[in-house]
Parts: sequence; structure tokens; C-alpha cells
Amino acid sequence: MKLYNTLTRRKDEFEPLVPGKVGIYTCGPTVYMFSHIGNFRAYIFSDTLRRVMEYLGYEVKHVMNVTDVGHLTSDEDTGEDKLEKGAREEGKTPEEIARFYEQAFFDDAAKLNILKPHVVCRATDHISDMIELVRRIEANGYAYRTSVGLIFDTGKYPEYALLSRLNLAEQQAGARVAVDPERRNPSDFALWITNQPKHLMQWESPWGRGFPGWHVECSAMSIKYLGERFDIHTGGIDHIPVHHTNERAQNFAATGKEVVVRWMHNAFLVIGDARMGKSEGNLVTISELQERGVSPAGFRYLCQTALYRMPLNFTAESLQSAQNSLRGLVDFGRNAQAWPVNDAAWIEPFKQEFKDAVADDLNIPQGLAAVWSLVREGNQRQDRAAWEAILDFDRVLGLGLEQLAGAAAEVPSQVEELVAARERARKARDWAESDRLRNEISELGFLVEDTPAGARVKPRP
RNA sequence: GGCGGCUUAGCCAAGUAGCAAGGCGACGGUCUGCAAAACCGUUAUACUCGGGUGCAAAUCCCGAAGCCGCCUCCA
Repeated sequence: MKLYNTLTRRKDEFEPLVPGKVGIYTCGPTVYMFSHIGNFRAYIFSDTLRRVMEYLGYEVKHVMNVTDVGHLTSDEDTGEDKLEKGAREEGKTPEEIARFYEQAFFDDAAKLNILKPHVVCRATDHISDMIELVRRIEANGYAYRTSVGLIFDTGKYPEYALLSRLNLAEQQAGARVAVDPERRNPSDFALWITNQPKHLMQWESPWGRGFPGWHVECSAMSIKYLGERFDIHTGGIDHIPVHHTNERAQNFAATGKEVVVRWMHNAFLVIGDARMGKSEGNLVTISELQERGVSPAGFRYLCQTALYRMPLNFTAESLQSAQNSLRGLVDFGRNAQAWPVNDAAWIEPFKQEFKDAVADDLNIPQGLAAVWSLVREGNQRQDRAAWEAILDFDRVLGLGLEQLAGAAAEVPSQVEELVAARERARKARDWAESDRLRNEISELGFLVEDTPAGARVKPRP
């Protein structure tokens, strides 16, 4: 299969380090507030990556962190920890806050059929691993001390700017943040932060009581669970210039290796003409989506209509379009369930088309074209084989089509009785009574379709 | 100021040289007691604009415009 690599800015053939196996690390949520659907686009992306890998026969180990400490609110590493700020505002301990939002995250993820990574690791459970990693970095001569704590010397790593393609010489130091005169280079960053007595979350370390820098946790935990060389690291495109650049520098400083073989980044969900973000004040959560009548699967479908590397326009219309498309697929499945499997041979070219598409840097939109070809052909042939193939594809799409079509087929007995009564009325050519019963059924939330084989009922869209 | 990205039909969105996937929506038709579903057909002589290189460009090169992101935690 082919995959894009941010480091080389090219799409090239994926070669796993260990044949048949793949290690994937995903930058997970910071659990101090509800995750929004923009965040979830990223996790749908990494989930899709995992699913495609598994679909193609790889054995995947997927690792994701949960950041429950260490991301600062204000500049210059002196600010209050986000979790602590949240804790103060809500009158709870940082742990309570973190656990609450972590649970909320995984609840929403489950609604979106995002498979739980094989390893989910909390930063606070890995402080000793982080200290050990920082110790290695310091021992290798990549760190120095200031009044803030231990600082990473980016000047020691010639490849520092490679991932982001930054032109450090042209960067305007201090353009947006005051320069720390103690730092050797403007891009230097904290590995361990001390002298912050107001922080609730602190640990003892060789550099004094304090807490780890922003980027240490991902380096420490990815190496711990996937080794000093692993296949893929994913995250949002915003992580390229700072977080992943720093992570990569730490990785090299600690191990002397290019730890991550391939970096993959998803583009943003765009609302109006802006990204969706808490700073922008245009957040939408999964719950709010549901209140607006859009199912999580509908949102997931929307995400699958665009390439992960392209910005995706999130509008009321695009969302409705996705929801309608999904309804069409479920309708097809519901109809197809009643058909026999005839001839599976005609399916093969479409299966190949789907497989080729998703193996080409996760081109799910192209894969969906194969799905719709199957819908059309399947309808013409009245062949359940098409639906079986689509269910097989759903291992990648993650829409939960089997359950959705199954749920659509569940009809209360009260409705069944009304349908039977309507059938009798129709046989008697009593159209007035027939239409009256149809309205009654409709009020109960169901829709009747008359087919040559008899009446069919489904939940009203 | 630096770096990165985007601009394809009413909307969403594939396609990175050889007659512009797919979905939604809309319209017309077949079927139906009427609907619904399904099927058939129509819906970009055209890919932001201007140059250039090719037999051939949405696709490569140069330039312009608009928009977005990152450079501060942020998917």
C-alpha cells in the first residue's frame, strides 16, 4: 500500500519494520474539556488507518496517549496547567476532571465506532518513564538548565527543522511570544519545569520538584510501547511545527535514532471559513450533533467523503448530505437482507476497486464510489452478495451498517398489526382506510412501502 | 515576517498529463390505487485567473488573486 509521509512530503510504498506488523502511535486527547467533532475527525482518521491496515491483513498495535497533565495554558512555560485551571473553575481535583473528560471522550469515540486503541496510556501514569527519557536526553548533551528548569537545546540537532520545513533563521523570534533571555535558541523548549509552586500536579525529579514539558509524554510513551523505532505516528496537521518537531528532536536526542519512520497528519474540519477550535468559539460536540438529528455514523460518513489530508467543509448542507447518503446505504441493506445471494463473481471487480482505493493513501472517497456501484448493481440484480460485500467494506468504513440495517428492520408488534390491517384494506381496495392506517403508522414513526412481495416497513427518516 | 495548505458543477468531494469518479440536492420518466423504494435519463465543452512547456494539462513550470492553517495549548 502507499501512504503519505509528512517527513518526505511524498506518497510512497509502505514497508513495515516487521513484516506483517504495524505499530501506530496517535496523539490523543487532552482531557480537560469535551472533545469536539474537529478533534474527532483526527481520531476517525487514525481509526481508519488502523482499520485499513487490518483489512489488508496487517497485525496492528495501536497506541494512544491521554494527556492529563503538562499542557500549559499561557506562554513561556510559566502558566497554569490546563487541567488545574479546569479543576479550579469546576471545584474538583485535576484527577476528577481528567477522568470525567477521558470517559466522555471514549463514550463519544464509541458512538463513532472508533475502535479503542490496543494501548491507551495516561501521562500521569508514566512520569517515571518521562524522567528516564529526559535523563537520557540530558546525558547525551542535548539539555541545559535555566531558572525555569531543564531546556532542550535545539541547536544541537541539525535536523530540527526538517519535519516542519521551518526556516529558523527567518523566523521572527518573539513575534508572538516574549523571548526568554535564558534560552540559547528561540526554538528551545522545556523538558522539565520547576519552580512553579502554584501547580497542584508536581513530581520529584533529578532537576527538582516540578512537572514534565509539553512534548515529553508522547516521546516517552511511544517508545515504551512501540520501541525505539516504529512505523507510523499520527496527529493533526497543527502538530507538525511544534509538538511533533520537538518530539522528533527528543526522540533523536534520547536514542540517536529516527524513531518514527512515517509521520501522518490529518487536515482540519473547516466550519465556515475557519477551523473549528475552542479559541474560535465554534465548537460542535457529538452530543450537539445528535440533538440536531445527525447520527454519529452520519458524521463519520461525512469524514469518509474526503481525503484525510484535505480540509473538509463542515456545513449544515454537507452534513445533511452525508446523513442522507448513509440513509440510502442503510435502506439498501434493509432491502437486500431479503434477497438471496446469487452470483458472487460479479462482485470481485468492485472489491478490488475498493481495496485498491483504500490502499492508496486511504482514498476512502474512491472506495465509496465502489460502494455505490455495488448499490446500483445490487439493486438491479436483487443480489444480496452486494450487501455482503459492503458489510465487508464496513470493516474499513466503520459505519456500523449491519447494526443500522438491523435496527431499521425492527418493528414493534403494534405497527405490524396496523400494517396487516392496511394490507387487508388494500386487498379490499379500501384506499381511504388504507391511507388512514398509513398515517397512523407514520405517527408511530414508521413508513410503509408497498412492494410486489408485500408491504415493507421502516423507521421514518 | 517565515512555513505549510486550499480554490473542480447548486452543495460535499475524487481525479496530479490522454475524452471530468462518487454522493447529496434538483428536474423528467418507468413502476404504483396514491405514495415510498427501486430503476432509467438530465444536471461542469469544464476544473480561481494570466502566461509557459508538451502531440496532449484540472493534472507540470512561472506569475497573480482569494481563502485557510501553523509559528502560543490546540486534531
